[in-house]
Amino acid sequence: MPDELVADLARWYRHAARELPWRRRDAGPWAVLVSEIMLQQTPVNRVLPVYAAWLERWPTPAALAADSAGEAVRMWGKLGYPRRALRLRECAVAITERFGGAVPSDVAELESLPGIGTYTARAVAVFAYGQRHPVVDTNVRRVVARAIDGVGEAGPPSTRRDLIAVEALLPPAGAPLVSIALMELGALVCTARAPRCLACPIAAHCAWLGAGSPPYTGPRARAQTFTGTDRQLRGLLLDVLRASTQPVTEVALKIPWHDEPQRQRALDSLIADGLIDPLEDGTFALPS
DNA sequence: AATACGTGGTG
DNA sequence: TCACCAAGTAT
Repeated sequence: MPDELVADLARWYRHAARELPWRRRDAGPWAVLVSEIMLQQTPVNRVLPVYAAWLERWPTPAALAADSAGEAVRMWGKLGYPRRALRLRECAVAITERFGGAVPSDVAELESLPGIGTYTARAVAVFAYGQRHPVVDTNVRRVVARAIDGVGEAGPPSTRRDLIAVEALLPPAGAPLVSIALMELGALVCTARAPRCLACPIAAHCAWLGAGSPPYTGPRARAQTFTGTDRQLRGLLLDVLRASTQPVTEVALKIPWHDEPQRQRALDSLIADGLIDPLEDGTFALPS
């Protein structure tokens, strides 16, 4: 049965897939790597413009490695999780120094790079180099949970178990197509909130649908708060730096906030992370 | 294993 | 309106 599921999935992908720049034939390993980092926890539509500008400015790892961390953070704009910008640049430095400027193709080598974990290492190895590895992101976990396991949600992730489950679905050849198709299905059809089961190419094989789409009964992650958190505050502080081409005074960073100790703590954490650089004259700048 | 880490769209 | 959600990683 999984064979037919995979065949129907692949057939669907060939006509339903979105045309995305990092899927183009001329998108090399560096472009794929940049896209994967930007897409971590970030919607495609928000990534598109930043991705284009980034690659135009830094078409190679060496080009990014030669520029400053601050420029990377500035170019990152409001994509979110700006530490990713720092790590992507560190990644470029490591690729330049350790791999002669070429993005490595080996999963273990990719995982050794800053900001690259289990998912991204395999995504690059598979999508940029055509290798056969399971690529498990939140979309794939959800699709497998429903179509194979017959449950409405994926539940808490178990990296090892998830990798093994997806590995079993991959054909001897054509693994990249199956992986990207699983992700695309999860993004467009088998969505978290309101899955479009009537339009699903593998509905006939779906264990969850076959069981009558039973509601999820397992454990759920605690909803993430945002308003009033350090996370929000850090974003507001960094926004001040991004908006200025010059270092800013300490006063400029005294943005309105109900909790002054928290504001100071947030600033300190940004400095500790290397996202903000305290200069000798008492002003603050994006890192050099 | 649980938690921190941005931002903005959406059902 | 307001939780939920989005191609995760590091600690």
